[in-house]
Amino acid sequence: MVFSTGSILHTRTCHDADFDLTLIKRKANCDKAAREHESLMRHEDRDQIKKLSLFRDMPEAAIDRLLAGCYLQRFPAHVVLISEGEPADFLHIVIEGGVELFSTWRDRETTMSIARPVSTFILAAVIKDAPYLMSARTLQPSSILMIPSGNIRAMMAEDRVFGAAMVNELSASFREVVKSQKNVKLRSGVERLANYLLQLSETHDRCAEIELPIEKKTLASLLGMSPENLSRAFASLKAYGVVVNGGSVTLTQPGDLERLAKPNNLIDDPQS
Amino acid sequence: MVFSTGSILHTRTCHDADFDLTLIKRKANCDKAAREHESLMRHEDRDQIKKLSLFRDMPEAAIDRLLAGCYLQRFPAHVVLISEGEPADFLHIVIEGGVELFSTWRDRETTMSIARPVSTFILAAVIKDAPYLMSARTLQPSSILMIPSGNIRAMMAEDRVFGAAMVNELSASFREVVKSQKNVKLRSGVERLANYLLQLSETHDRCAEIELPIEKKTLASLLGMSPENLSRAFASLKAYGVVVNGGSVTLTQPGDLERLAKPNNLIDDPQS
DNA sequence: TTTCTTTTTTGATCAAAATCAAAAGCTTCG
DNA sequence: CGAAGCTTTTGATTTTGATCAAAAAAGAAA
Repeated sequence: MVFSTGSILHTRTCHDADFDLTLIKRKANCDKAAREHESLMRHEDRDQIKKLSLFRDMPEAAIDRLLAGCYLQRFPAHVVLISEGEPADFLHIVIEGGVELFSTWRDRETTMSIARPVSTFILAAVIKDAPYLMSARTLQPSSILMIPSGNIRAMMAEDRVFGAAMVNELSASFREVVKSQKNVKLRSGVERLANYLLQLSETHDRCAEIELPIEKKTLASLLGMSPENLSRAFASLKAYGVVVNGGSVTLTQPGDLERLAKPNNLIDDPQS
Repeated sequence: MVFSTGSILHTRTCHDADFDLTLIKRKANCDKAAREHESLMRHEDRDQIKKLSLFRDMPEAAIDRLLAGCYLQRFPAHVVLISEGEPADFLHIVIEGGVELFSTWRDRETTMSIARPVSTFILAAVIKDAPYLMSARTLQPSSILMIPSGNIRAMMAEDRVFGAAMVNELSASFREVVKSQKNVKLRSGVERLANYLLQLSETHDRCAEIELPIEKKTLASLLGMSPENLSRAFASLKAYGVVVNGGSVTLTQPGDLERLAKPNNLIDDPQS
């Protein structure tokens, strides 16, 4: 017998959302035919969107065509936006808030990554016209821009600049996942946490109090461990000057922590 | 203290190659200026390469430009082709043989994936003009096509069809890594092995004797476990009809194995 | 063939991390 | 406020899987 207990590290119990996206999608599909070239969003939102790096270099007219039939929608927290296995109807872009990408298998669940403004997610599925490999849910109240997959594919065929932007976006996502996998396969839980904290503190001054941007439960899953284990990982980092106070963390001895964490650009640097 | 022993699962001791690539690269860079539009390969090879899906839809002339300054080179087994952290000088394509992509951190090493003919590797690094995130070494004597990164980037700017092919390739790679990460984060070692074996047997008739395409040591690292543990994983799959004989494996009760493995298209199917 | 080296297997032990259980903190909401 | 429902923490226990050691098996080289 291989397994007595069914379960393994860093998993979470699945739970469904209480918010129904079906209506929105149906609406999108109906409306699309009727008013192909009219975008369903306010003008100030449009202007903001045009500034995104994905669209920045495109001619105005092309952007308008791309945004035809789009939705910019506000969602409450904890809404499931997409479920893995579904066909990729829309490219999603987080405009505001935050989105958790997660996967499930049997009774287990794991966080794959967190999408923050402004970034696309599940672009690869849209381009390949393949089922989503991950599910997505909002972490907080969030604005999501949804562009019909057809628009994306049409634009790719048409506009070289847009194609180049896609290639860049895809390359970046690819490298991000590779780094994340290196992290999981090469490091222990404590090491992953140490590096995560150092990475977080990067943007602020070292030694300053930093706020965890996600719940510990989610962080545990993101780092590939159980919540209990994360709690203990924090405890064992106390010896390296990590002071936890609810959701805020202070690194009192960043040098020591760094000596333990041994951060590496080819794993931890979001740029490289 | 967090760690008494320095090490963790699925790692391998690093070892260097005895084969020097520096010469080849230097040669490539010198030659390039001199004979920009002449490709350094035999005509029969050229013809074979033009049939690759990446290049199939490109005009003949464009292919010739792309292949200018390329090398099609035979390498013995266990040669390190690229090392992580190096700048991405060449796009590599496995024409024959097999290449292991691996990563290291501290004294640990892990196999990230295996590239088989005909496929590119480290395309994202080439496009982003960023350092390689993984190292690569031949598993067997192999033919590798090396295209200068500049050619790729130039062609992308120029040819829309090529751009589209790149996007497809990148999307596919991205989805592959995502699946691989789901595999690692959601499954135990035994489950990963079970699914690997089922996947292998997919191409052949079930129940037929199949040959492991890589050494067990490498397989262990690919699946994210120690060699010892792989050995034991095989042993515990005996109860599910897995008969191992050196490098060949027979699944005598594929039904039972499948009930254990619970394969899932969104993890195991290379197509989806 | 014999020898040397590397891979694989097996056994014993240890460490990391999951699970189970329960208490302690937080939020939310009537 | 207080009850209900989370999340987080802490403790005890178990499991998975790594490590160490050494034997067996398989290749490679002399």
